[in-house]
Amino acid sequence: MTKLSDVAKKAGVSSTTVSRVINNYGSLSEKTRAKVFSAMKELNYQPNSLARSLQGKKTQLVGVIFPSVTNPFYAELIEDLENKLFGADYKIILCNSANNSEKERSYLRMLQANQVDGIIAGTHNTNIEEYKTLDLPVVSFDRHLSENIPIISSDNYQGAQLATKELIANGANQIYFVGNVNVSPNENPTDLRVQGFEDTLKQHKLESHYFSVKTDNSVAIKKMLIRDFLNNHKVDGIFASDDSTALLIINIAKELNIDIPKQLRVIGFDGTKFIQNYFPELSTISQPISDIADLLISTLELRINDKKNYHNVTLALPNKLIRSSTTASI
Amino acid sequence: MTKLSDVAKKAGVSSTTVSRVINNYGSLSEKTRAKVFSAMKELNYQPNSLARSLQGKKTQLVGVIFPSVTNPFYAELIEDLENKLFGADYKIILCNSANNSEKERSYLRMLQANQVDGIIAGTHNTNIEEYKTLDLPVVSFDRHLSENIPIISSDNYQGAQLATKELIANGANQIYFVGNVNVSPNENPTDLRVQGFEDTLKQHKLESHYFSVKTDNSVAIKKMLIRDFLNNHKVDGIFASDDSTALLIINIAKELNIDIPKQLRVIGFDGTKFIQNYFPELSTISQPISDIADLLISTLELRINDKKNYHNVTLALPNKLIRSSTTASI
DNA sequence: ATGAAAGCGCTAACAG
DNA sequence: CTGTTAGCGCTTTCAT
Repeated sequence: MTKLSDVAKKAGVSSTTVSRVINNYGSLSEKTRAKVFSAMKELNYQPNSLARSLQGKKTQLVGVIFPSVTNPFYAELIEDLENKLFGADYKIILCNSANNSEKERSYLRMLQANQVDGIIAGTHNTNIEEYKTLDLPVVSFDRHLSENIPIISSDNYQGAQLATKELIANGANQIYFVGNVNVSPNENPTDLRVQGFEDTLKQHKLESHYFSVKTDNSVAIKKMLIRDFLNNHKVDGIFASDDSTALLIINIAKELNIDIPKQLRVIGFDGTKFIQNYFPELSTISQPISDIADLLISTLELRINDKKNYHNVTLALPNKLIRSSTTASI
Repeated sequence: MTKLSDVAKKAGVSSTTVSRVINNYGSLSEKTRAKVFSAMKELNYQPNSLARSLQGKKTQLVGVIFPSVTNPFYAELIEDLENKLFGADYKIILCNSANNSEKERSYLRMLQANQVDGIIAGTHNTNIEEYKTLDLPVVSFDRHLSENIPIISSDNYQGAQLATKELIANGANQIYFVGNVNVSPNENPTDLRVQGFEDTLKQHKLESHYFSVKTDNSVAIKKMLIRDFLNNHKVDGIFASDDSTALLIINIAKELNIDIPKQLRVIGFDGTKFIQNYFPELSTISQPISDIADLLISTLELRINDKKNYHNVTLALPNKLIRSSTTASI
């Protein structure tokens, strides 16, 4: 690996000078600047990031922690984050927490050890105390991590209102919330989906029903639970906590010869490009992924550049209804 | 950030000693070892990876370059890689090349600058000369990158045979290959899909037809092209170059009231868990993602640990047919 | 069994 | 405008 001093030697100047042209500071004559540049080209020189960071420069590394990358919603959010962070000259260390607290803790330690400039976390694991003591800028997506960690999310309450109203408007009145029903409400923004659902039904003098399918159940188990549910419950409208669950419900309804939307209306939540492209019949609530990514990054950069200024935000971006055939009027 | 010398001071020993217990080498008395450990606990000490790597230790960082993370196949491969690399104490720097050669080059430079131990690349961009001069262990998925870079892939030829036979066996005889038809064949393993398709049809005395839908077309354009294609061609069997394309074909066939599989049999390629879970009707060729990940990693580790030993492999793992309703016999 | 000192590749005062 | 020097946090000879 060729190093700075090699360039210096070749250019016939001191290391300092080379460093100056790399970092473009201080005053240099055009002549030396040119000499150094050509020496760099010739040796195909790449500054060693490790060394630069060691004496104080930022690493331009950001830890990105999400439960998984195979869920299309996270995938699209991560892809957008990657794109935008690349533009801002950051690299991503990808951490899948995978519903595994121990793994998440381990990643947190590792990110510290690697001197990342900051962390974007959208984890599901709860009670990771480490976030409270972490001496690093952190921004959270959709979760309460610790007192002084800002939370960015879509407006789950408003989204749930949109979804529930859509079901009601199209004639449903035995309406279930199916999916991740949280036991400890009001801990996370996502619990607001349940709240918005319940309030909207109440306003329409309808009863709210719940059927719990945990996120960490395997798909086989989920399918079984849903099959059992559809077979044994009087239900004509379902607000699924996410699009994946909605897809499962629709598949099984088809299997059971339940007509959608005549007998059963279904609406999901997330509204990824993927769903819109490959499953356009699904009505859903679309989260503003690009805005979320923008906000996560700008909030993080604020913290990175000004560690004192802890204006402790909780920001919720509005969702949009995507109306399609699974909630069409009969 | 507490540092090694802080621990040393607190434990009443020299930095050298602390370094010894961290790296577990040389001879230490049980007593000092204990003292140091408790000092580390007390100060919640995290060694600085940057500093360690600077004098020669590995960074335990691997660059992972794929076109995107929103394609379920790449997502599942990346997730598997992430899991396994985590187990081997590596962290991932995620690079989406996004059909953008300039971005890929930039990432390559950056990965060098960050002293990653190695790179796993599954790119689509061609003619990145940088791979040829890169002084870093690289392993490729499914692409020819440079003479001395090993290629791991599934057996595209055998997979295409399986798919084509399945179409024929179920009565198709106007059979098209739809999707990414490469212009410069035999450059990449994926071109073997076309070869396997053609050879199999020839063996059955059938003509092979092609309809090209480029990977980098937008979904809207793809849909339009496919709609046009289905409307204007006599076709009763399609081997789609990947499952996403297959899904699009199925959606549009439905729209056009073409009965699948009665009038048209469709088979895809990739066979992700995602497809199996959420679109179980699709017949497809399933690539052994877990084996691919294992092989990518073990091959990379071989190169990392023994830079001389360049046994220049090209390994193709067998695919499996997943038979489902889109190719069912009438 | 432990420590002193040099150095990894780079940057940042401080001189001149 | 340019160079000398010290030092970032850690590891590693070489002593003792």
